[in-house]
Amino acid sequence: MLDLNFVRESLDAVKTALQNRNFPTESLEKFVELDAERRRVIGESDAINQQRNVSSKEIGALMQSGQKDEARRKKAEVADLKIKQAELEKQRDKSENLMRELLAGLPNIPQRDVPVGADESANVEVRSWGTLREFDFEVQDHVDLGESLGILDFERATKIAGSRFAILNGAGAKLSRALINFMLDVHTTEHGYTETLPPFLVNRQALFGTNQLPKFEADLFHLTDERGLALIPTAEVPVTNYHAGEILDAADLPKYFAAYTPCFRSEAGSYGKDTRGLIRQHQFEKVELVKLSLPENSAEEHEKLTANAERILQLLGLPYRTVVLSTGDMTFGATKTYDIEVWLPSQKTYREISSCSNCADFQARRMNLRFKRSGNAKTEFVHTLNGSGLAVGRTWIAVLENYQQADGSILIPEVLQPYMNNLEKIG
RNA sequence: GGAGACGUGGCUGAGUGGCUGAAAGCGGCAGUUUGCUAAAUUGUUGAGGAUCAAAAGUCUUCCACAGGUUCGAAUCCUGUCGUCUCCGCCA
Repeated sequence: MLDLNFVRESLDAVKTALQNRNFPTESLEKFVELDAERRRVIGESDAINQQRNVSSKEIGALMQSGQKDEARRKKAEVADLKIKQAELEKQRDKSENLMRELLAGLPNIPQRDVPVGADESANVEVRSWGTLREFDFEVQDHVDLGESLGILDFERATKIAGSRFAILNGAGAKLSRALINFMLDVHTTEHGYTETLPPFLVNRQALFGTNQLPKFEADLFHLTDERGLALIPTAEVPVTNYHAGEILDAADLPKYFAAYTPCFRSEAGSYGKDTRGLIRQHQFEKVELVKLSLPENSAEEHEKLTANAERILQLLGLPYRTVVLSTGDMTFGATKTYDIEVWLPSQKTYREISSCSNCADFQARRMNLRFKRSGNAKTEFVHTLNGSGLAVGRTWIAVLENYQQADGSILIPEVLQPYMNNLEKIG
């Protein structure tokens, strides 16, 4: 969520930013009107409140000194004020709710160095790593590889849960678990993250804090009971909200969290997209990185977080490239996003395996996550960052496809072997 | 699931209708003092909003949250959420 004063004072900058994000700007004019209205009403209402407070004190004094009639007259006065005030409060609630709705619906402002463009075609590659392997046989995709090895089963998953679910078996399940443990170990021992295992169900407030609500309701799986919980679409939700509503000590920042969780997405509106294989599932595994940072350090922390995610691919020997998303392709809450894309031989293309975003104070304002510097400084909003480190399912795909052999077996990357009872090969 | 207790500021904890944004202590910050550490001592110390060019000042809101009663509510009433204790059940 953007800052009210910022929007008020930098209307033109906000407008430009929205346009760059392909976002309609009409709501801004409405916003200005509502803002003026709101301030007028607050002023009037406060003045009445003051009168009420004064009168109430006088009534108390009159009662004590036994001036009953005078007290009764005052009471009637206050009753009138209350009626007037109730009207004003109603107006105030109305305009504040509308403003909050408008404000909560505005996306974040991209950083200056983000390429301006309408869609992903304007994304810019910032670096690539690794050498693409030359195959002297016909490559198979992960579906053919996994099914013939007996480690991947879509048919039975469909039987018990429906389409876009999968079952991993034997060495396939173990590979997934190995990837999770490997990623968590690297991030906690080499990159300084604290491992955390959060709830997989979250409430609406948490979902609002990390921007899933109100705009992306349809992407979630909701529980139908009266609690109104939803399955997490990413660990970003429970982990970033960890300190929501708190005022942290500046000395305790930055904080680094690494969390493994399953993730659940309804993928509404993506029918027909990536229907084959594990690329796009209703349930997938992910190790997520979350940082809480001082504002002045968030850009640097963003670079480091992205590098931390890339490090996993380097250790696994998987070729990738990193792109910075253009203004038109960025997600709602980000000021800047790097996508890391891994090479998939079967598709002869790079596919997203991690998305690392600096949300600046956008989420912190939504969840009221603040910090205070030493001395008598004012409270400020923390900057929040998140990125996959990495998406486990897609890493699983990349390992199968990049390490496949002519006979359909899979060589296991050396760093993973200790996590798989020193198994060197599947099949 | 059944029975009961309780939710006050960074923390502990007073406060049962007006003088309480809130005692006291701890912690934090600033100063004084003893050679350092430590101690002592004095002061200061919550978060929003409106007004203002800004600061100061002024006004206003907030004692889990949302409603209600009242001229007036942290204090009374209702609902919700959460915590604790006992019993039952359970991975």
